[in-house]
Amino acid sequence: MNDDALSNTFAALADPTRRGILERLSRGNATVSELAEPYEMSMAAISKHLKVLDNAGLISRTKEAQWRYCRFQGAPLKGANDWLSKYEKFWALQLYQLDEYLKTKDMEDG
Amino acid sequence: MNDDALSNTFAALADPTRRGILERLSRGNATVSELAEPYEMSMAAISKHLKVLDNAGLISRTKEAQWRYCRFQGAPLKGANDWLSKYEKFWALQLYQLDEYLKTKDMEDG
DNA sequence: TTGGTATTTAACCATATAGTTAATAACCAA
DNA sequence: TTGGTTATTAACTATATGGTTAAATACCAA
Repeated sequence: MNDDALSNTFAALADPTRRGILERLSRGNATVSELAEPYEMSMAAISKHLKVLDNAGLISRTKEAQWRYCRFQGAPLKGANDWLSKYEKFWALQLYQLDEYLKTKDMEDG
Repeated sequence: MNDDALSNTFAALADPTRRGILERLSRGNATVSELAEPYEMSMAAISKHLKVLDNAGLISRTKEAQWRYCRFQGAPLKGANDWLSKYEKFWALQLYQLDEYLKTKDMEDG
């Protein structure tokens, strides 16, 4: 497994269920049952997804009687965002891209 | 496999070798051998990584005699960046986070 | 046509991921 | 203490991932 933090973050985000869980948590803390409700999968499967998110540092969990409240922890997203930012020019501006494309093509061709 | 575009993008980024390859390509097009040079793994392994990047739309490849030139294609990163942007407030400002934390804590506690 | 260089594909292996059901744990309430 | 609710863990299955070596493909050059 790649256990560097950035790989961990991206891997955790590479699943629509986990992104959905984070989206839900961005609107407020929730128990595991509440998080599981929109999905047609077992609690056990959701529990595993939460473990992945927890290991990536994207959520924290607190115990309260028989409930586990999950909270969004956004810090690791900063690393992901910083990485993407380095390549902003490659996606941010269509015109810039076209310009760069023509320049590199020029260099290659002649 | 999750074959929605965003999952594909994040999964492709969840590997340090592939991020390294993109970093290299951000500085200019390169052949497979050139991309493989910094790594202590077989060409075959690099070839597989390139296939993953290609499937995610993050690179394109053109044939020129016996060489395959790879080019950075940043478009899919826009989707990843847009997704992260929605949660910017969760990582962008430490003070904002603390503020939000105290507010939600307030609501829970009383 | 023979051989060298560049790259991909095939076959294989070990491990990880994403799900299942069943068992277990932790807690509340009657 | 018995039972219900909440959640995790165990054991299992199927498939994906990331690597290997060896074979195949594609092209150039002598």
